Amino acid sequence: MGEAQLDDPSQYLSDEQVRQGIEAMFFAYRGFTRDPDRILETMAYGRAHHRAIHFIARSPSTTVNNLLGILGVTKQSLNRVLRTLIADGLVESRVGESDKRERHLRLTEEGARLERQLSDAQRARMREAYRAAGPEAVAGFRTVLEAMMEPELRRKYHAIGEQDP
Amino acid sequence: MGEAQLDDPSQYLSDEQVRQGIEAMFFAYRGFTRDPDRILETMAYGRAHHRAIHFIARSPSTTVNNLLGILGVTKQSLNRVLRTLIADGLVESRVGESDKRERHLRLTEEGARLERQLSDAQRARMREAYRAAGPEAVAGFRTVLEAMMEPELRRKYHAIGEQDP
DNA sequence: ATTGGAATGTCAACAAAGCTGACATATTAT
DNA sequence: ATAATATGTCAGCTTTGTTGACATTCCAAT
Repeated sequence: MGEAQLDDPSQYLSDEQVRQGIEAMFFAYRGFTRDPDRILETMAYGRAHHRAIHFIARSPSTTVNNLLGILGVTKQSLNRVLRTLIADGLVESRVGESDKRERHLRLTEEGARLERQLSDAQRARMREAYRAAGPEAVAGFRTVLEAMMEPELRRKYHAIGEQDP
Repeated sequence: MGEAQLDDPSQYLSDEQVRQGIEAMFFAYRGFTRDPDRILETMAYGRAHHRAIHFIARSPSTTVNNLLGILGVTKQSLNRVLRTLIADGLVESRVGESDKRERHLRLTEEGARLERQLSDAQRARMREAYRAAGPEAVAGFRTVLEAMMEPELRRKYHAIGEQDP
């Protein structure tokens, strides 16, 4: 059985242990998205809208191009999402001042309301998991996640985290 | 800035810290799926095929119903994937012995070959992240992921991990 | 001043992968 | 016998991703 492997830290790089980590990632990600998904399915929005709203909230006045880099989708795909959010009055798009080709995005009051609703739900589960696991486990959690990222995304992740929080 | 929060473990449940964990999950998941996705896009398969192949490999002779519970999709969706995998000779479906309504699934030699290719790629990144983070971080990583899961999925996760590894 | 390239938006067409609903067929359980 | 279960399949719809093509606007370099 796996007991010996689980308890022996020298075995933590074994195929079996790594495979269990892969499965943990898969199952945990379902929990991760579940609560916001629940809220979104009552409206005409999906996970893609949530992601856009999240990162606009996080980096107000971000440009479309910047958002494209963070989300990793095509501009056509993002544009479809932004179009509905703008049409529904959740997101505001302003022509750039220095560079007028750019569009700067920010949430409206209504957009910020939905953002809070979604992120409150998502944070609640996350916080409960953090609380149950304790600070040392959380530190390890973040260390491993960072190590899993593509270097380019790791840079973006850090850049976002270092904004006036 | 966030320095104080980052260094102060008593703040690890703050909105900002939890939010950073959420973003870490998002960015890390992209790294998590990237390597297998790369391989799959050269064939006519996608992530859904990978998931099916993974869990069939992991629980040989599993039934369709069991797989449905693990993957959390509808039988129509899973069936579409299984149909192509069976037609292409990667998965074998056998009528159950005790209960002839059930279909038991297993990988063929060719299916096992693809499974190895995919999971080797995925494990390589995961193992490198584990190695860089160290055993204590990995333990914390797994603890937090488990705490994030829906209870029902956590049970399934444990059941899979406890099979003859 | 003109021109090349960048940033953005939009149209069309398509694919992957999820969903619901309805229905068929075995098979098992009551 | 009848009901419930496990599976498969058809049809149609949704979300979210993809390409490719093309227009507009604007900056920057020649």
